[in-house]
Amino acid sequence: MPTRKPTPDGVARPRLTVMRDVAKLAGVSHQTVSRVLNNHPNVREETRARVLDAMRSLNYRRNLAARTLVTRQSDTLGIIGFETTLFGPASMLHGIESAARDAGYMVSIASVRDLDRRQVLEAVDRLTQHSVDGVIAIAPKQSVTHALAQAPPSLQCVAVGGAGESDAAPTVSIDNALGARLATQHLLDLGHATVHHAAGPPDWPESAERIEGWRRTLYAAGAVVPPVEHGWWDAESGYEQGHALARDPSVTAVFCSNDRIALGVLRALHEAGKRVPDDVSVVGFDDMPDSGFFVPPLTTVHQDFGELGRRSLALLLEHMTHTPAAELPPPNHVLVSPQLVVRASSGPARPDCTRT
Amino acid sequence: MPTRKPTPDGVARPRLTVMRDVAKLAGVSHQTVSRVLNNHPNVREETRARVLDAMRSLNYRRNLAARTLVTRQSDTLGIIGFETTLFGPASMLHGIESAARDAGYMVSIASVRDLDRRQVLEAVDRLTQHSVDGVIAIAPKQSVTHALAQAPPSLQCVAVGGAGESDAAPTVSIDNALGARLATQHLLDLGHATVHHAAGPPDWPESAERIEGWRRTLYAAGAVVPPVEHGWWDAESGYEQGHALARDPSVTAVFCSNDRIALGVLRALHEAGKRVPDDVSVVGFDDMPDSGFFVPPLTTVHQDFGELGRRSLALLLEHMTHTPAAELPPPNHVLVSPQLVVRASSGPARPDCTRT
DNA sequence: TGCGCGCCTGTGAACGTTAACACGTAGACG
DNA sequence: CGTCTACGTGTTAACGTTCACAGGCGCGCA
Repeated sequence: MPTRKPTPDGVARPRLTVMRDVAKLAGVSHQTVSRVLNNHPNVREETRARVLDAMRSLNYRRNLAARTLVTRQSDTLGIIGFETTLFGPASMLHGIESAARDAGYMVSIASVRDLDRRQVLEAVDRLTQHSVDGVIAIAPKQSVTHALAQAPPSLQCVAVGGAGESDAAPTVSIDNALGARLATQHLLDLGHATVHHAAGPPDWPESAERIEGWRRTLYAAGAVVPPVEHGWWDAESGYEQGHALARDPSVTAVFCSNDRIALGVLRALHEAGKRVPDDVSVVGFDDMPDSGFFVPPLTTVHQDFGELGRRSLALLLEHMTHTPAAELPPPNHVLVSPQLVVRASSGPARPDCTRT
Repeated sequence: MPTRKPTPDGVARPRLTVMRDVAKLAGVSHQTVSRVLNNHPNVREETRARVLDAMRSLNYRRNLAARTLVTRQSDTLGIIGFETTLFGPASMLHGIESAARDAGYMVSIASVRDLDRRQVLEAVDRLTQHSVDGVIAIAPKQSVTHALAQAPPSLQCVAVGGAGESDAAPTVSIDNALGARLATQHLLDLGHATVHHAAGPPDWPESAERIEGWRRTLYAAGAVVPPVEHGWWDAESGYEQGHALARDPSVTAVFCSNDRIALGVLRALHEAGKRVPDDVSVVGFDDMPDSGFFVPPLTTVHQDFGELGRRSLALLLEHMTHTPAAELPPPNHVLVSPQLVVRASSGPARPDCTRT
């Protein structure tokens, strides 16, 4: 009697308990079970209790595939990831996931190896087939945001962690310009004549915005704007840029586009015999977990990746539930403010180098 | 005619194209479309082409929810994660995800805040409701593996990255004992009388296994086994342990349970005026992305987290497709070998400290 | 010629859920 | 006392796919 179908090959699939079983045990119809499950108001309290009991005693689990089939929503969100192995993206992913769980959503990930339009659209496609209700792209480059704009309009997308201010999709990002300004101004305030910059890759908006913020701050202070070298986001790149900087005696302060670059710069300066912060001050960006234990502990701009993730989820949810009829539409761009964390790698300029 | 249902409220859902539409356009039955989609052999070449054309011109996407409902498999794998913000777990996650994609699977994540049995089982439950075909747990502690054993037997689970050799579930892990031996022996070979150890948390198998490997190696070499201090996995903990080690003049070599601890130890030694490697040699574990740019560049034990992820996926797939009838069952435990990477933080012992 | 056996295709019935509608009862209100 | 509405519940029909089975057609072989 438990198996309804004799399955000709003899290997019976382990018939799982469904609504009808619960209904039979509770002495109601399957629809009532459904109502209990979906917290429909019109169910007598006593009936509800009986159904709940039956569910418990049968260890019933609702089949979400069936539910998705008919409701066309899966309570699942998709995440498009890139380089999720790095601290920043990994933290955002985690922030999104944990906020999603609290909101009752499951999270599926689809990473891409490169950020070109084709791969991003492919990822969107994979997620669509799994009928996700919305998508968050951890999208450091603008190509992603543009690709997102080509997604089917029925699918809400949000980009997090790259450039702000794109009209292609709602975005959540750090105020990179502000961060750069905090770092640069901090060094100027310490009396440095100017601040050099060890930049990240030129085609990443995060890098570009930090350069712009740094440049503007110097300009506003009437300081010379030194030329910029570009590199990748890692310590090796910082090491190379650091060598060049160490050779130039006029360099007394360096703002690095992230903490890993700063680590490389610190090592290059150390090898060149320059003391930090006595000879040269160094400031990073990100506040990675252990940057407080570099030699010396790194002054840096803290960004809260987890918060970024949570905010992007909140924004996505707002856009998903927003109906044209509602009064005020959710914002299209959210900017999160970073904070300066002063530690030991930045200090006052030597008297002979102070700007006039 | 496109909308079949006039939807009384006037808001017509955007009827999406389904198999029947494709079938009609191609002049076949929906079942034939299904066959084409599933690469069934018995379809005439010309028919297949016609169906494919129709699918393209209608921009057809198969509805996976419906497919899951009837086949009871979702082509989705579940991942239970913990602290996925750290480099190791993040890399494993990425390794799993990218291998899963190549194998045609989607990946859903369910992280837990703590590793107790209840939360892990809750995560399994969430994944089960979304009818995942299998589960990989990034499971550094044994409680996870035990919890996994309580999952419904129809659900294949694999644990990765913690202790090897648990009978509760198949596991994939690094040979921590071997790694510890490589590090310790390397230092002994450099002439150090003995090797001190800055350990991780005592209740993590990874930490315990490294201690054991280190202890065994010292014992085999007839060296004194110094007492162990425990800490957490971060640089702060290494910094604290490093202070104590710096005070003890007999310390000439330190093996750290991971690179972050090593970073803290390096800073503590630096502040105490000890030179590395001239006065004290330091070896880490993990080979994090930038450990080659610490001051000095860190000698460490490299573990390939991505490989760990890929192997765990492969093992899961083997266990999932394995039928009792098949000749040899897949292995229950896979051990991946780490490798020693010698850089500048380890060097020969000072003559007066060489062991006799 | 007749029979069997491959190939290719179509028809109907699942899968487990929610949506739409219908029905019966009880209280409110004219 | 009739009608209207709200509530609680059951019945039936989707949702879009795959599975099981039934044919038709062509070919080889007795």
